Amino acid sequence: MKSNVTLKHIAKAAGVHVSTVSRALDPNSKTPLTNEVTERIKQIAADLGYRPNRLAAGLRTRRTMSVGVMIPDVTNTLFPPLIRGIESVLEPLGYTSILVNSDEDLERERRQIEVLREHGVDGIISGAAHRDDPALATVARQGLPVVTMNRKLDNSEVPYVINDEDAGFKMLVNHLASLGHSRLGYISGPLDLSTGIARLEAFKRNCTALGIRLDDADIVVAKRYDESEGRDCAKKLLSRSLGITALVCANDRLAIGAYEGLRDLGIKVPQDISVTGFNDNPMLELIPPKLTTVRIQQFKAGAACATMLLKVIAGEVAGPVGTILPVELVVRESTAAAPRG
Amino acid sequence: MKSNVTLKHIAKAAGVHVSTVSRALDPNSKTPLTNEVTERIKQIAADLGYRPNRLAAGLRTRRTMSVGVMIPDVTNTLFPPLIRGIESVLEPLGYTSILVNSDEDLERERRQIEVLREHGVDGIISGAAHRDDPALATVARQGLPVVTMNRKLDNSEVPYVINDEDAGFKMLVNHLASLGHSRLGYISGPLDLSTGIARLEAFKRNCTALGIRLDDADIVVAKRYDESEGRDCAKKLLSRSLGITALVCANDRLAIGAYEGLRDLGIKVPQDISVTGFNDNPMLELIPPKLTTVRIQQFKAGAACATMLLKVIAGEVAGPVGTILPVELVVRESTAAAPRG
DNA sequence: CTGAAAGCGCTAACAC
DNA sequence: GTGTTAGCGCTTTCAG
Repeated sequence: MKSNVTLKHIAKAAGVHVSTVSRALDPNSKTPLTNEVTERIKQIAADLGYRPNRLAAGLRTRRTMSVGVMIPDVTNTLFPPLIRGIESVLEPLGYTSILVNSDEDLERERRQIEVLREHGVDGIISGAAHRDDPALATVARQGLPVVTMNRKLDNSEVPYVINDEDAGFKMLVNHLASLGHSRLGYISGPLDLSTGIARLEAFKRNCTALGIRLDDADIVVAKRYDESEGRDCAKKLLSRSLGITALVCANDRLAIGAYEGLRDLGIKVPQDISVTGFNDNPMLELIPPKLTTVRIQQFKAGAACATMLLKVIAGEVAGPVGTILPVELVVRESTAAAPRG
Repeated sequence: MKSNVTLKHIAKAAGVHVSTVSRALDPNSKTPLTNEVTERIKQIAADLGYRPNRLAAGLRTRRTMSVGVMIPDVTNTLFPPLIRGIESVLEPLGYTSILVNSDEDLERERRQIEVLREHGVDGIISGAAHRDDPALATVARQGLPVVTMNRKLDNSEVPYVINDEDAGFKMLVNHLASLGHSRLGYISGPLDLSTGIARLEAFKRNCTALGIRLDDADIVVAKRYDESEGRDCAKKLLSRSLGITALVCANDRLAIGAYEGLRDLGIKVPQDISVTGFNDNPMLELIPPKLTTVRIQQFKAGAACATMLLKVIAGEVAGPVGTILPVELVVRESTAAAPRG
């Protein structure tokens, strides 16, 4: 049924010992063999349709050539490009990815990490990290290579790859200011995520830098990065914070949800209010009015994480290492000159 | 570093033999133990933070508690819900999923299958099957449990879970006919996929049943199920097949692409022409004019596949078994009464 | 340069 | 009921 042919079979067919076959088939074997015998063995292996048993190899070497990829939810369009980015560097090297969804549930995440460990993954890439993430921090401390993607842990040595949120918000706020907006509202992401707090602070910092006034009432914090929260928060904000001419949202989904909330209130985008997002979801091109946003490099982020993880696995990375990927402002139709007071 | 604590450690701590520990921890062990000793061992195992090594277990039992999930491309929003559906039945049972993307490339698919086998997966769920799919057919014939999802193989024993395309097209064509459309155009999916051929035939059959005339010029076959093909095909079709008042597309992405092609030609949806899709992608609610389509049950399809795969693994399934999931017509804004000639 | 032998952690006959 | 033993397929010392 399964991959029947083992080293033993090849050994018998070649008239050599199993260990010789093992060495012949191992590209970076220490002990050199005669070219003649190496080639012959490879030939026989190919003829027999030999496939190595990674379980057996992993049992000995403690390397399974598999990594765990944890994300909040694969149905969120933010994540699949990250997955493909990871795959683009790992797959050519022979690694496979075990995909698990955390649903932003720390207990579920903990269980998933255990399962990944039972399967002996060589490392974990997590796009689901919370700022305070006991399970992830623990497993990293125990020596399993871990890298976080898109997010980072607070006060932690765990390497990460994130986006330049500050640069993004600088471009966003400058763009709005140049359109004459002087009162901005903000829908923040959840503050237990590094993106939530980082973007909120970046927003505030860049507003302050431009002398833009910010009341507490101008900021509302979403419980999740999703459309229904965006809608509710937009309504809440607009009902209590008059005078706002632009609504900055911590990500695209909140912004798209905000569209709906504003529509319910009879407020037109961008005539009455400008709206911005973050991430640049591909579907934005199809949804009117096309959203002005900050484009992050998802595929590249995934690839960078994978590269980083390989380094950690290889022991080439020491302390806390972070990569901050550049972002780009994408101006579309959802931002316009501030309406005259 | 890794899961240090093994059965041996527990055995020593408990003052029993390894095999006793193994039995105590195996929920469905044949040989009964004293409850007292079982409980004690479980307690010690928990205290020590024991995690079974699935590699070692798999090496013995030839069951790894992992399955391969192959799809064309995880960034295609059709697939993530299927993945979650699979996970919903497999994960509670302790299985993990190794996710691989085929990119509709049969050679890549072949390699991915090899990798999955090297990792000893207990079975494969493929959403990437082609009608003629040598690699998948071969591995299934060799005895590895395989189930196809959303698609099926031609002339094969491989079990599948698909959607009721014929029922879908019946509802679609009836709907259009009731709106007064008597000349329909069709953008077909690739004919090397079971969905491509099945939908084309379902379309033709249901047109014929209603006495709707069909010229060869009214049908164009897309090379891929994507927006750019939809756009190109719509343009091609409209330039050569005059008199069409409705454009039936083999899936939503083709339809959304067709929107663009029609816009380029100055043709308005649904005033000048009605357009329909298939699948019911969640984003359709956001893209105007909201597309009339057929809703398939993605999550359920994934779950059904997983359940089926488990049966195959358990040897409870004999010959070719197929599940056809019901679909539902979703009428939105892209279909309207046929314009008066 | 190749063979022999041990063992990764676990399970499953088979004894007792 | 529990211990003994063998071995899954592979890598890796250690001999020769």
